[in-house]
Amino acid sequence: MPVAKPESSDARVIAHIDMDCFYVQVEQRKQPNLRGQPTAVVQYNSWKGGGLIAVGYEARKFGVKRSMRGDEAKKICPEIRLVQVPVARGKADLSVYRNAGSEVISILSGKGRCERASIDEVYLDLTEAAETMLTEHPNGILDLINEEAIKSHVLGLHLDDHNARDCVREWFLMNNGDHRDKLLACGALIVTELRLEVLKQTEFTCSAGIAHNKMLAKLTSGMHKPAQQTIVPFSSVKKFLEPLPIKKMKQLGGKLGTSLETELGVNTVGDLLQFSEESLQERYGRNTGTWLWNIARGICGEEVEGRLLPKSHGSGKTFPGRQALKTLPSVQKWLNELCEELSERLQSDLEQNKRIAHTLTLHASAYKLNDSESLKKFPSKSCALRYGSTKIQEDSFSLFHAGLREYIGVYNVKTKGSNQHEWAITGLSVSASKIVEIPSGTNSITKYFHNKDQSGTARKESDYVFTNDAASSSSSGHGSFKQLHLAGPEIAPCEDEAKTQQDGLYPRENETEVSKDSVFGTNFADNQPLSFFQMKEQKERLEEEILSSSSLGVQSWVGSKPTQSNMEFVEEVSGLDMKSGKQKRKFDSEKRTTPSILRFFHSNVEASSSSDVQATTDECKCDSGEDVLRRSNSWNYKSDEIDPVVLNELPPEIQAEVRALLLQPQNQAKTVKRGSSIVHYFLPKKNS
DNA sequence: ACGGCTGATACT
DNA sequence: TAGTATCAG
Repeated sequence: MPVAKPESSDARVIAHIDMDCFYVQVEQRKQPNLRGQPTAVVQYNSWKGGGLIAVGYEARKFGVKRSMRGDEAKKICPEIRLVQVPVARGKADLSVYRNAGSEVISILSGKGRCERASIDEVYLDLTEAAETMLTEHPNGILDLINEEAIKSHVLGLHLDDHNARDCVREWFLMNNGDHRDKLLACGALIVTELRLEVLKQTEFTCSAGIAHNKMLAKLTSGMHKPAQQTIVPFSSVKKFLEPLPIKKMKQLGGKLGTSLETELGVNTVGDLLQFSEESLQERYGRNTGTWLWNIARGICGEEVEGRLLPKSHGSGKTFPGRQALKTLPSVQKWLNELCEELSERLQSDLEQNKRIAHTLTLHASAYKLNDSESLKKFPSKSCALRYGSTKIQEDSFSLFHAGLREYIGVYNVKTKGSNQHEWAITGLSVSASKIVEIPSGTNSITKYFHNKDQSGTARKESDYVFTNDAASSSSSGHGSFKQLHLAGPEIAPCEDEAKTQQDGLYPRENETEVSKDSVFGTNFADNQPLSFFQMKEQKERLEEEILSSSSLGVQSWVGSKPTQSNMEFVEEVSGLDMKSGKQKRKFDSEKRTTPSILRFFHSNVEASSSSDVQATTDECKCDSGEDVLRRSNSWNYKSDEIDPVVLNELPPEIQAEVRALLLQPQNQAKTVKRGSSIVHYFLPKKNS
């Protein structure tokens, strides 16, 4: 799982910056009277005082630890102030901490490539800045060294006779004459400044490790906490690593580390040195083997990614013990809450960062009562992500259903009412991934036009059609179609479904090969109708199935069947004749009018497997972190301020959609990737 | 199955 | 690819 990569240069300057008990600091800033007091942040106060997720340093002195219960902490430290994590929609809501993390990143991203490693950790590549500093001060950096920098810890520095400060000062000035260490010294000065700046602007303290690679920086950022920094000179690496317990190494805290201990008798990093690269590869695979061999020697070529924003968003909750969810309505209720939070975060990512997520994934954990096979895991399911809280809710519930059906298995009995609770859900989470920036800048716009002119391929056309279908069918979001409100734990047996599927609505077995694709895009060759119908039928089937097998059905919305008016709406949007299922309109490049923004994305992002995508991503990478962030921050949702240059160059329909996209949560991009819609879970299986 | 919630990454 | 597993804090 770790990937070996050689060092690109042995003289990089990498810093790892780690906020000190971050959540606690956030709470203490909010409530200054907590400063200086033993404090911990706790979630779900109800049960045994809640679980601690962050502990301040004053409280640590009492032996209070993370993952303790609030009650335990109180025993050890009666004075402790427990602050609850904010709760929204019945679950812990970490947004205040995420936002505080962003504050920090925006400051840290100023001086070099910056990677958001987690909500409270950042890597910086300060190589260039350090080199610059060095060349600008050929006669030494004496005048740049301040009191704070002198407080740095330098690994391996002999603190023999005089006091530590003097030694450190000396080190800063001499560095044994080693160029690499001179660079580190400059890096350390920069980090000092950054940390002071963070403190000034946010009131948060942080600690840091400064070294030649990420591994060493990370390893040392926590050595002297809080509010201190540690430098790893090249010459001290070996002695530093040798006695280090193997499990302290990042990635070795789990099974792999255990395996090293028990199978190879490796307890310290030094113990690893005696194994040849080949022997490690033999046991752990090529990549991991080399990686292990390298890290034992302090070699880690991993680059600092220039990324200030998370790659995914998720919202989840566990339902331990008695709280396990045993009915579909309760699952749906909680899914709705989770989806609402997710949607909100997606929305603000869109507004603040102009990014769009493409994939929605549902994870659940469950157990079966009654069943031998209770070890089986609940499968994760994903589909194209459609924006809008309601849509995300609908889709995740469908995904859940798809997962549940699989989880329960074919043999399941359909005895209604009898085996009421066959399953129980102990955890639910929804997440959004594959997040891309909305293409902007003339380069990609130009490419869009370029693309549009040249590529009227059949494949693309079908993409468009599918897009229409998918978008409209579930345009129920506008209140038009349906939302399932279900009850009762039973799911009809798969056997049953398989039969009904042969009853005409679905392609027969020998046709299924075609059908999968046809569902996702009208087959142009023979102008075969379908997709929308199929999808609709499928959903109705699903609904009926569940309602009929459930103990109670709930309908809290208006109309479970399509009404006349939303039928028309769908027709209009989809270009399909609902009665015949046939295509009403031709989707040539002149006439298609619907999800233009989707085509835009497709042609600019997905369609181009090589050049276009690369071009746009590289564009972003070229920006310094600072630029990226500043740009994000300056985006302020008034549509007419949206990079007018860019917007005005877009085709009118796209302009309109982008504006709508950015302005109205309700009316958002209908982007569905071919073949990735939730519908495919409900299609007849290929071979049986 | 009370170590919750969130995120990244690599393998298949 | 979608889905799984591992790791981290």
